[in-house]
Amino acid sequence: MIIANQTDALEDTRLKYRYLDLRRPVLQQTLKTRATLMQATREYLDGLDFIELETPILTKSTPEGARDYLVPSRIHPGRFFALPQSPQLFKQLFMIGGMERYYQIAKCFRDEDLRADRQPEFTQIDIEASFVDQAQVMTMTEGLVAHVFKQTIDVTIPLPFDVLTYDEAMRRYGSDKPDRRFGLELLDVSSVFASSDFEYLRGQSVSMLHLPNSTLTRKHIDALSEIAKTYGASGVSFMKYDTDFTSGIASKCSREELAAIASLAQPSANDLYLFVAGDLRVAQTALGQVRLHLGQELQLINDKEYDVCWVVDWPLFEPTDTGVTSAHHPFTSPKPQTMDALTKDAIAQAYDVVCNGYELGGGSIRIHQPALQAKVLELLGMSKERAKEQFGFFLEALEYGTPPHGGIALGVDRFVMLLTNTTNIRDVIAFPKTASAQDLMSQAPGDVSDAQLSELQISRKK
RNA sequence: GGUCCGGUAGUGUAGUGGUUAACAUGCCAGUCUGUCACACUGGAGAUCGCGGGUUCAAGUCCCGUCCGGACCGCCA
Repeated sequence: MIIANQTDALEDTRLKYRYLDLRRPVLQQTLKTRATLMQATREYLDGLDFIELETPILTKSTPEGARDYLVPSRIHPGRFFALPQSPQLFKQLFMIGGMERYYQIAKCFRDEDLRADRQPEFTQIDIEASFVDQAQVMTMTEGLVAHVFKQTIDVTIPLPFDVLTYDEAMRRYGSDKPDRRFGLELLDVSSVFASSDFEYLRGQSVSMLHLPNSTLTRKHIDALSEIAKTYGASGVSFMKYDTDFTSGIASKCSREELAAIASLAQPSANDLYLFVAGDLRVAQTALGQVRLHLGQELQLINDKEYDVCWVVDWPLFEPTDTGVTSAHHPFTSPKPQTMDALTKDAIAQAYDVVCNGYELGGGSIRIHQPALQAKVLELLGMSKERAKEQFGFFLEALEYGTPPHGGIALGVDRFVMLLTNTTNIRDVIAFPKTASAQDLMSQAPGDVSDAQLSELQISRKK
């Protein structure tokens, strides 16, 4: 096996002989950057009098969210520990326990399907503080992120970060983690077609992309349509402009509608207009993905640039088939305005920090009043009994005088990906797992003996 | 759970349904040698991921399955 810096070896060969792959200078450098990130994090947070505290790895299965990795208890047959999806409840308990400024570089575990930027075990910079509001957490985080960029790759990130609301991010970029390194922003043209004669657009949410001086062919547009369909849209419609709007859906639109489009996005020769219609979030997301694809294809992205921003004012809940679920987690506080008359449209005191189209981290101000917590759980449709069974210890703790508190968690792996300019999370983890959550080197997960299972009083199915 | 791309000597790849599966690199042997990415000659090395099927004939087409990768669902 060749230990060249650049390798064209197949992923499975590299992963099987990971210790050889690690000899490649590029991977060595990446792991050093990772170490520097951790060191810079401790340096910054220690300097702000945060205390590095540990939380258990063998813990209790959490009520919702991702699937847990379970660990059977030998001493209590039939009962299981769960590996933490995050230290969420424990860090809040630190606040109740009077450890007013906590941080931890924490391993988290989620038994869900993988992606290019997702592993079953990953690392978070987990932070929580008492007597803070959203603005204070954001300012502290900005300082941390800027410090890490400076210490690791000597890049200066301008402060403070831009702030977008969730609605704005979705409207302008069709994403809750917008890549703002290039323009090509979406425009909401729903109002133009509110009472259109064109049935396809009438009354729909319509999102539009204006491509000046475009050379895209019909074949290109069809490919973009396929992308949009992946995200649940019916497809991408288009019209062109030379001296007037032509082709595509132009003939289906009235003069007034075309004039309205022209006033929103000044046309000139060879311009292309793309449209996705449908449910608001579907139309935005689908065209947002088309935008990202075009950004890459048309090489509009400067990969030396780092754009960091906040996305705030997230919905507290999101609808499900049966009711609502937490958009963030059930301990997230609503904004004060929506607190008294809490409805399913409430806005959360939640914030995500986004860099170059990646969710670098997210956090929230937590609920510290037992009554409000009870109300949120009620809206989530969780019975008192179930809540008590799942995390009664936490609800009880809230009763003992809980300071207002909030925090954030930053993804270490994604952070290193950004710092080292890779799109593959396996490149930033020393011993990663494959897309099917296996370790090709150690062959984990492996079989265990009947004797081991018997000791745990576990039997195999079938 | 679904969609798509890939799996061929140790490694990385090529390979219109048709003779003995090709190339690079690595390995072995020899020749040469002021080498330093040596050069030259020769050699070994492939159940074409696995199992079925279609066909006179399958690396190639079809179905299933396993593995790697990307994506959708999922990931509070």
